[in-house]
Parts: sequence; structure tokens; C-alpha cells
Amino acid sequence: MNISEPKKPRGRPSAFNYDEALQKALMVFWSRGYEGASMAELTEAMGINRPSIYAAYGNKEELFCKALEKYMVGPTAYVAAAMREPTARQVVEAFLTKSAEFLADENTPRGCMIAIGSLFSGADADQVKQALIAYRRGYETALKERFDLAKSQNDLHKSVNTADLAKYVATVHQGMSVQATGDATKEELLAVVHQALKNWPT
Amino acid sequence: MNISEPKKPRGRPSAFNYDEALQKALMVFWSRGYEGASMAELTEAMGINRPSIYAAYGNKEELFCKALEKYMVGPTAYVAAAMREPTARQVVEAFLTKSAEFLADENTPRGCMIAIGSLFSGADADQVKQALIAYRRGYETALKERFDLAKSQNDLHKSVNTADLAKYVATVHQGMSVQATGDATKEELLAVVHQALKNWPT
DNA sequence: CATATTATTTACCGTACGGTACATAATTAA
DNA sequence: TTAATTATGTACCGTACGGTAAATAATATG
Repeated sequence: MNISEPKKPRGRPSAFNYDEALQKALMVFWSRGYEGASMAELTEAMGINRPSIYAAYGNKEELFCKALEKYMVGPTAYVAAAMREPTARQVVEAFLTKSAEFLADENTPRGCMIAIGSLFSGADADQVKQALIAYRRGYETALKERFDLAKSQNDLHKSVNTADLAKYVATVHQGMSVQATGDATKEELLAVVHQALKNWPT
Repeated sequence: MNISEPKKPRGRPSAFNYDEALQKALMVFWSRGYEGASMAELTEAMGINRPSIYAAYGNKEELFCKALEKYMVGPTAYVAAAMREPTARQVVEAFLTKSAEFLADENTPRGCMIAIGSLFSGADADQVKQALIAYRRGYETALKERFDLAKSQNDLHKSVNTADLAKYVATVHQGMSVQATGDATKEELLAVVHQALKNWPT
């Protein structure tokens, strides 16, 4: 009786793969935003009928949040990688440079789902908006804490306000996201990054 | 027979003031975005019935565009004023500082309608999205031309890429708009501006 | 086999959406 | 007063929305 042996489920087996379908939903939310993505679009992209979605993922808000988690550990994994660069300057350079490439990548929807996925709240979708605000604050805090570490290593000067610096970097990233939904090219975004990195505090 | 004498209209007079009602519509679009603002909300805020809106302003897209024009000459007049500052550095400082105050102003909706009014397009609203992209490019171009002028006056060094610099400033502004829809305070936005101005080219 | 369990399918729910037809009210011109 | 003109109010259009009830199909267990 192996404890790691997966019990066979009793009823009719699922005809779709949970993660694959969620990945499809992610792409829809990413390209259309929360409000802009309709259940009709989602069902078609996911290739399963509506009641199956509700049974497997819950309602639209929960589906969005589950897709968001997939987004965090997948497409935006480069952010965590950037944090591990040896110096604060290199962290930011990696973060923003990779962001420029990511946001304007032609193989994925333009812009960052977390930055601009739902800026307004239609009273109902307030939970989604608040979740996104929390995520944004999350990686801003991660930047700040990385800068605090840099300060303790004399990598950043003691006079630097790490919270302000983190908010600045996050703001540039969010602005780049807006630019990416327009017609900004990767090269233009990289030029913005170059400008933002001039005179980095030491 | 004075030519400037306004002819009295023939039929039943309007029961509402065109500009006042449009101003109300503007506030709704500003706070909810294009997609998020429903005709029901608009009619209630404007205080007139739906057929009167369609008769006076056209459909929802046209109403949005008319409200946008009002936004341009009203709330965002500070942008044009900033352009008239004597030096490029002062132009940007005025633009971003005033933006920080504007975006987080508690008496108006948070964020900039042009920057984030409609980032996604639900196929139908593509015209609105494209209009906003054009407006964004408009003030980015205005910045670039102001920087070109500064270059010709030896206010900015010849080596400066004015297009890149303008895009950088626009990006910071758009990022601040996203921040403002979250919980960023005026003071935090001003700290971002301070950070963004540190690396100003000379 | 029968039974319990789970997933899928179809068809539908109530509501809100943007937009409009139509009758009526208010005004000017004749 | 009558006709022409314009705006208003009511009531409605078709459609799309997010979400679900209920019947059916597919599997495991006994």
C-alpha cells in the first residue's frame, strides 16, 4: 500500500488537462484584461464547456486568480532571477532589460498582466483589482528588500531611500507596460531602460 | 441684422446644458475607463435620458471622444503650461511634479484618462484605444519637440536623443498613472519624480 | 450485473449591455 | 390657430454577459 500511489478517481475522468486549459485561459486574460475577457472567449480558448470550467476552477474571478498564479511562476520568472544578480544596479538592469524584451515579445500578449490587467474596478471585479494591487506591491517590496540587502553590503549608499527607489523602478516598469500596449518596440523600451539607468545611485 | 446674433432655434429647447452634461460624462469615463463606464451610469450622471445623449453627442464612442477633448483643454492644461518653462529640465520637472499632484488629487478620479483610459480593446472599442494611443504619442511628440528646441538653444547637449528622452518622460508619467490607480499617495509619486529627475542629462 | 460517483453536454436563467422607435411636449414661424 | 420643428420620456429591441439546472455519459467499486 504505497502512500505515494495516486488513488484512481471514482467517477468519469476529465477530458481536459487542468494546467493546459488554465494556460489557455491565462493567454486570454493576458491579452484582453480581466473585464475584456469573456467567458465565451475563455471556453473557446480552453476547449471545454462552461460548466466544466466552473466545476474545475470556480467562477471567473477565481479562474483569473489561478491564471495569475501560473503567470507568476511562468512568464514572470525572470523577475525572481533578476533579484539574484550580485549588485543592486545589476538587479535593476536585469529586471528592466528583461522586462523590455518580455513586454514587447511578439510571441506573447503585449504588456504585463499584473501591471495593467485591471486598473478600473466595476464594483464586482474589485477583488481582482485589489489582488493585482497586492501583487504589484509585492514585487515592489521585493525590490526594496533587495535594495536593503545591497545597503547592508555597502553596495548602495546609506543615504539611499530604498522604498522610493523601488517605487521608481516599479513605476518605470508599469509605464513600459502601458507603452507596450501601444506601438512601442523592444528597441524603444530598451532606450527607456537605458535612460532610467543613467546616474544610478552608488 | 447683426450677423453675430444667434438665431433662435425652431423646435423645443434643450432642457440641459451641453457642456455641463459632457463634463459629467467626462468624470464617469475618467473614473471608470471607457469599457467600464456604462450608458446607465452615464445617463444618471449626466441627468438626461438616453435618446437625448445619442441625439446630442452620437454613440458611446463619440461621447467618449468629445469628453476626451474636454479633458485635453481642461484638466490637462497644466501640460501645455509646463512646456513653456524656460529650460528642458524645468519643463520636465514642472510636467512630472504637476502630474504627481494631478494624478493623486483627491478631488478628481485617480490616474490619467489618456494614459490608462482603455489599454485593451474589445474589438469594438478599437477606435477608442487607437485614439488614446494617438493622444499619448501626441504629448510625447510635444516633449520631443520641446527638447529639440532646447538643443538648438544649447540647453540640452547635442548628443542627447530627444525622442528617447521624451519617451522616457512619457513612460514615467504613464507608470505614475498606474501607481495612482492603486494606493500611491501624492508624496510617493513626488518621490518617484525626484528619483526620475536625478539622472537628467546636461 | 447494479450502484455510486464524477464529468460532460445541452439548454437555459436573469440581468445588463448599447442602441432605438415612437408617441408626446414645447417651442417658432406663418 | 395651425403647421413645422426639435427635444423629451417611455418603453422596448436584439445581443451578450456571467452563471447554473438537469439530463446524460463514463468510470470505479461491490
